[in-house]
Amino acid sequence: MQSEKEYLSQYNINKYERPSVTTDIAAFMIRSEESDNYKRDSENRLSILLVKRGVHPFMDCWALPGGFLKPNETVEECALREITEETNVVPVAILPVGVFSEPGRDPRGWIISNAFFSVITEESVKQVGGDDAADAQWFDVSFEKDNDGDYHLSLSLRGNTALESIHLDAVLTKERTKFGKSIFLIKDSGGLAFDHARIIAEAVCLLRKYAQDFNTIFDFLPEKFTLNEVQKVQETILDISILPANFRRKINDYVIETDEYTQGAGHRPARLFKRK
Amino acid sequence: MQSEKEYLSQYNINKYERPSVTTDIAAFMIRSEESDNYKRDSENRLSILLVKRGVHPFMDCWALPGGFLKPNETVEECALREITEETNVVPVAILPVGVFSEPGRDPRGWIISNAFFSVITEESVKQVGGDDAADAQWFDVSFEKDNDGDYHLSLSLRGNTALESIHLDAVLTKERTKFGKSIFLIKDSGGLAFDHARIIAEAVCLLRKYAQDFNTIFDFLPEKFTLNEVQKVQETILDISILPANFRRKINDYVIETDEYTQGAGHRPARLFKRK
DNA sequence: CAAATAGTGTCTCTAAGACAATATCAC
DNA sequence: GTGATATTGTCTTAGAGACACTATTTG
Repeated sequence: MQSEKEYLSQYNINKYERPSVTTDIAAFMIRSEESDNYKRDSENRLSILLVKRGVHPFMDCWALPGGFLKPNETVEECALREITEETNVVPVAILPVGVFSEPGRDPRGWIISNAFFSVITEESVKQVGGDDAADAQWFDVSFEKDNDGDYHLSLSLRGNTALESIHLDAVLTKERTKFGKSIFLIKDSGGLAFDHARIIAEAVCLLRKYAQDFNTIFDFLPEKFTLNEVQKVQETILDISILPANFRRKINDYVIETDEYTQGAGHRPARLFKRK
Repeated sequence: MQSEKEYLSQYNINKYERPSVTTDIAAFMIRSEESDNYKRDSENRLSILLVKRGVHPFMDCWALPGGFLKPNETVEECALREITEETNVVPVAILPVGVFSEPGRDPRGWIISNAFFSVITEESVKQVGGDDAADAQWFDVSFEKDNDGDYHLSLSLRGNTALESIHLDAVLTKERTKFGKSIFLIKDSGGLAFDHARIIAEAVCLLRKYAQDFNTIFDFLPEKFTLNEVQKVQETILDISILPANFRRKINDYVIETDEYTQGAGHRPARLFKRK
């Protein structure tokens, strides 16, 4: 009879075929757009980070940031490493989206991906200062169901003097698997690499689910914020409209008031709050 | 400049080190225990399938069923394959629990596990007929928080003439990671193999979350059921008590009544319902 | 008849949505 | 003052929990 020690010393891990394992990260940020009216508050947009692939396969296509899992790190650490390498920003939250392992999802071979979504504050991105590398850009996100039951994922990059506008429009359907879970299938990838349209769709759904609770919302905001800012973020993510009076009542138990107020907004100053 | 085709034909997937990938399945079943009083309905227990390991490492320890991912299958298919091999039963639901990739979690080397939980009906297990192999057994599950903030996972196998009683008691703590997710850490594995105490803890939490909605509850029941049966299952999983009148009101929209009734129960017959 | 579950009706409490009204700033 | 957001209060409605009451079966 072999002892455990003997067994392990002789164990050959190369006995079985192994897949490559990657992580992909859907990094979300709320971007505020300046308004033309000095009195009106800025509008918010939900945006996601995409990188333009410089190598085969899917060269020149836009994709989620990500990379291969290294020994001696967890998949969470790998996701954190990849997103930090890409943005120089340490995200506030990293949460799992799921595992994507369909054979054939990557033309290079047997590669399964662990997808995460992460939340990054606009504040932190501004501090780092946009490295103007055109290969990593924040795209505005819209994700809606149409009347036929199809889901439309639209990612758009607003052009400026240095950059053309880019619009990626993917179409997906929701299908119920035999075993209790619904998944998205890609009808049109919209030019996104691999199965990333699907991963983004799942990530947006999950973000919306999380954003119904306040913990995830606060992660998009700086330490001190007005209640209207929180409300705007939730409305942006969930694509809904809430009456301010009711929102205040709901959030009241989750925040602590400070003695500070906003200034120079063209209307009554608002008290700043901290998360509880 | 290389074309994508040329690139892929030269791509060497062995360039990077790769982990072995496994799935582990927390298979849950609601087991009804006969009562001594002919008038009283049977009590339910939440139970989970464990297998006794016949090989190193953790030989003779109890573990979740599972196995290595094969090429050309998804992790979900792998989980389904493993649980069906073990029980001869096709589960009604298979849902993801998470990825466990801490370095050192498996003494054989770099092995990451995709954990799932599955729901199996007692009906289907009875039909297959218990293969009396003592190496796969359904353990009753209890999972509770104590006053110190520790979590106690107790798995027990009721002994019978052929089998001794077995009690596995694991202790865990819940820790908030930096990035918005809470995880369980094992203080005492209770004799369970690998990090399976942790996987089971996460799976039970997730099952309880799902069981607040009725879809998962119905998966534990046969096609036709009484409302009291549904209530008992939910009470068993969530470890709560609900007033029958209120439960009926809540579930009313999720079921369709049939014209059939129970018989011989020692009390008023109950109408059978189907899920909507 | 006793004991158990089946099933109905109603009261209360809470949380959320709708809406009205007042407050305060920059221009 | 005007137009915007800030802030408070109240009415209504939907859903959950508590509880009382009736119905029906088997030993």
